[in-house]
Amino acid sequence: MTDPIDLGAFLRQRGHRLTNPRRLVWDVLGAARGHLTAEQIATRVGRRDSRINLASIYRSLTLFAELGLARESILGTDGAGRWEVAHPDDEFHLICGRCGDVQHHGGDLVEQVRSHLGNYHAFKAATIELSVTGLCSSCVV
Amino acid sequence: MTDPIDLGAFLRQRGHRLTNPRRLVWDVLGAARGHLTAEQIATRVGRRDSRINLASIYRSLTLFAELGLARESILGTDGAGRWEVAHPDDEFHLICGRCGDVQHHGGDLVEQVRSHLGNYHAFKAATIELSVTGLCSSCVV
DNA sequence: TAGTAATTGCAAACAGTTCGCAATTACTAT
DNA sequence: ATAGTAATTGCGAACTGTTTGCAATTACTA
Ligand SMILES: [Mn+2]
Ligand SMILES: [Mn+2]
Ligand SMILES: [Zn+2]
Ligand SMILES: [Zn+2]
Repeated sequence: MTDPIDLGAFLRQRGHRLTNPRRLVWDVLGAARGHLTAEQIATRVGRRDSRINLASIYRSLTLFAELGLARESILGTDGAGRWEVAHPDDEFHLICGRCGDVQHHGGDLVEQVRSHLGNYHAFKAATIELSVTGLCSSCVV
Repeated sequence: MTDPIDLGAFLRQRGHRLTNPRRLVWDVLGAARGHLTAEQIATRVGRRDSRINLASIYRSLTLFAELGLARESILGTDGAGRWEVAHPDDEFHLICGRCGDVQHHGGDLVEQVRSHLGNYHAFKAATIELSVTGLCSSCVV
């Protein structure tokens, strides 16, 4: 399912070190099915090594995001960031307003937006954030 | 340009009162060309009535959002909310990563997303948040 | 194995926003 | 116009999520 990336090699190649916090954060992200808040990640990491600080969780996540390994999205009504292993942004988020479920939706819609803007509006899109809130199929009446 | 809505009547009709904070926040939002943070709104409101508190700004904005009069978006890299007079969500945000400019982009793209999800994926979209970061035409090299 | 810079844990700071509560105010009904 | 009443305000303090400075620790390199 997930590409078995060698985190140590990947990090070292870019001048970073493989540390316990980083390894554990990465493991937790990989094992999670969905999106996790930093707090949730900290809890899970803490079960494996209780010494690891929340600040280090944030630092790991920030680094992973810079390296393109992880991705943060603001999904809830609270402004909290939710993290996951990176997926391309043409896979977007469907957030059910009733049950809170978040699903991914792939397809060429986002790509259409990108090329439309590029071709007709001279806007060179870097990241496209698309998230849709509504009612999922099991919550529609 | 802007519909001359009668704020007092509008509010009273829904059981709210027209107060000074609300009137001034509404004026500021209407007069602004772009998106303002609560802090920016507070500054501008404060020039007209320095007694008005930041908390009241937030309370006014929250109320306006609930009534569909105003709209909050998270546009920058900081998590700060930016406010403006409501516009339909099929007008989305183009954020230039270099100069910080935010423009609106209308069109049927968002509507396509909505009907695609509805027709083929049984997902009843309520709000669609689409924002694109990249380089605006004057910042592309 | 030792040397060195990167990284950590901790606590404190921070930004943006919300909340409790007594005082004030806008509306309603006389 | 006035008084009554509930909605709203200002104020400060609390809160949430995140970041930062710094001394102590640790991962890598040689
Ligand atoms: Mn996702
Ligand atoms: Mn806008
Ligand atoms: Zn649902
Ligand atoms: Zn620009």
